[in-house]
Amino acid sequence: MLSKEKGHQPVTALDVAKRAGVSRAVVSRTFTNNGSVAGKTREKVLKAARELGYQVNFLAQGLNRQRSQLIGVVVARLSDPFRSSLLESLLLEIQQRGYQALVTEVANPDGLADALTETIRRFTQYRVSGVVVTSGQPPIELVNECVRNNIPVVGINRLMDIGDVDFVCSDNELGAALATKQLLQSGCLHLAWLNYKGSTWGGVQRGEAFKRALAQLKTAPLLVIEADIDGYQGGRKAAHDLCHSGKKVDGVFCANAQLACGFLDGMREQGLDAPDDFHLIGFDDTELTSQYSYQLTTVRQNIEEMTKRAIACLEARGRNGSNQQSVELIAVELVLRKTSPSLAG
Amino acid sequence: MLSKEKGHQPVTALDVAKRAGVSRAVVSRTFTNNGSVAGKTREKVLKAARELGYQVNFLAQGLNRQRSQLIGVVVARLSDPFRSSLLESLLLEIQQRGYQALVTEVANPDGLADALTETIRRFTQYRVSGVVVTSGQPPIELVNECVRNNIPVVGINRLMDIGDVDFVCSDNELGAALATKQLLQSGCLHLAWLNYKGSTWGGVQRGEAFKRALAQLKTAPLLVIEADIDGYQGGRKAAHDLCHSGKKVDGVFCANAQLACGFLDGMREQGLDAPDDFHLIGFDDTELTSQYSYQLTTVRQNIEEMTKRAIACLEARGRNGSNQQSVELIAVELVLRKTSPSLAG
DNA sequence: AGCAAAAATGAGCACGTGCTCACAATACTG
DNA sequence: CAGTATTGTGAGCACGTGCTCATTTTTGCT
Repeated sequence: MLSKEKGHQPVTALDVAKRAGVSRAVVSRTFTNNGSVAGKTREKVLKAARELGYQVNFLAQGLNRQRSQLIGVVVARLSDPFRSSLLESLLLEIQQRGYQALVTEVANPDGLADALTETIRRFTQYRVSGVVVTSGQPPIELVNECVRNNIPVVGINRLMDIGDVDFVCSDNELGAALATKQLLQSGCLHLAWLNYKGSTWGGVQRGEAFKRALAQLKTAPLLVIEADIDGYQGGRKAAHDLCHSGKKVDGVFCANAQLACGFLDGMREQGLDAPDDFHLIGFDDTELTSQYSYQLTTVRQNIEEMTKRAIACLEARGRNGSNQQSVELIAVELVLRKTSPSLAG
Repeated sequence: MLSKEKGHQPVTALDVAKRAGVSRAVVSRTFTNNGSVAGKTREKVLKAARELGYQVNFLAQGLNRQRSQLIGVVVARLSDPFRSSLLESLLLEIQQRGYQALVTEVANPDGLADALTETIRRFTQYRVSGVVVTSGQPPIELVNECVRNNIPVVGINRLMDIGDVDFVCSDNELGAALATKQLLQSGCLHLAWLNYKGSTWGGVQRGEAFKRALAQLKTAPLLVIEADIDGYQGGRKAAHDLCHSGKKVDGVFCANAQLACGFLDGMREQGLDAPDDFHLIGFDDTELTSQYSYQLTTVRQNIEEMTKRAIACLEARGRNGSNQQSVELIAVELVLRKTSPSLAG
């Protein structure tokens, strides 16, 4: 370690330049690969930088370029395993492309709009290169503010009916079709759709698609179950209510994995189980759904593909400036497990 | 919206100053609450700022102050529900204190040290106000680099044997004692400790404490089970292996929740279940463990308290400069559920 | 009113970088 | 070798803010 003992003053490009015997501009060029630097000189600079422990000050860089290498990410309810998996995948993709993730959780459901406003505002204050919204409905004016500042915004599983905002979404239509086909072909006659009150945009869309698919096949009317809250406990309670209502249901399609697991456990508490007493198909293929105690048949979303596309969207828009809105549908697949088993079985 | 249509040039403090008819210094003072500004003037400035949509440029602010309002967070394996809960809590605490979280996932277990080096280096490049390490063992030299740059570092459930680095940790000793007492008092005779190969620091410590507690009571020798991998599948496989080994075990203490759930399911696949055939106590009280299909008795970590303390540590060190290392032990509690029921029952 | 103390203000430097532009050095071409 | 094309280099501005310091205005007190 050649740095001074009390060296709490950070090493600057000028220090490197002095040590290498060149001008500061050369150091800048060396690290940005922008201008041209003679091979010999470059090596001298890199050597000096290494010895001094120099590292580019991203704040200064961002200030100068009017844009940082940060990407803002809006998340909510990370306790949901699907969302944490999504975030994990996003983080990896963001890092791999040389960015850094500025993550904000918007938890408070009451002041959600306010929290989101505050959040996105802070993103712009850091001059982020892009914003990924995985939850919540940002106020239109705020997104417009981003657009005005040339900050690309992309929504995942969350359409924002705003021009110039891209979005990447699982093919809910396909998912609903797969689930419908599976349930009907395995002989279910009384179908139900389970979602929770105030569901995400994606959940609502899946429900609509499910209803549409059934209507097209002129099947028996669909029972719509609406849990009071999201998550495991919501699903569990919905199962209890269903049992006590006396309604007959033998095939359930569910808006997400946690609801589905809760529903399954709730039914079990009432002495009913899948696939013997009813069939159940969930959405979001999390580790939970594949566990021995659940073995849920689910529609799997392709998380990796979604995150890749999302970041690619940001980069493309960052380069080209604002072109037209891009909407990418990512294919889903049905994973057959115990709660709605393969037809062969 | 009073801003110009093509207004992709951001509003600066100078613009606000001009509009309010004051100098730029006054604007700065108004927003930092630092110097003194007459009440009347302050209002003029705020009005002008509102009309122009002015917001402080954090990059410039950070550059000037040599410190940003960012806090770096290192996470790993977010798919583990305990870790995602921890991150969620951390995010909320960080935001509530007026900071922003710069999150990095260090996924690759091979080049973990390298990834971590890269990560922390980037943190310093953004002049973060602090670093929270929730996983991984950062290279000592790197942490020293942070210390040299006056960047406070705090580890959660992760002791770094480096001076000047604080750390906050669940009281593993207490947790192990509670588990031991519970298992013995409910009549278990053949105890086992379940962890995975290459476990986290916290996991190892829990095991040591467990062994120590048993040794102190001069109980029968302890069986140590080591799963090949972490998580649900690791626990499940360990259960299979245990059953086939023919060893007799009637009480298991487990390093984390996912291992425990996997172990339970693995035993069930072999026709054994808790609490009838054996007792099981896990660590980390996630939503998963409380679900109907598991109902695991677990040692609950106080996540909120841990995150609060961690951020408080960073702030304290940021103010006082480097004082001595602080080590905070957070109490845990035993949550009784089905797999090791209350003694009264 | 008169004077001292306190409060409010503005000019100007520093933070560390990227980038443009003019100049120096080298490489190519006939 | 002369002349042109290319590459390498350095000086200096701009990015937007916080903060120090001198200056001006206001307040408080006799």
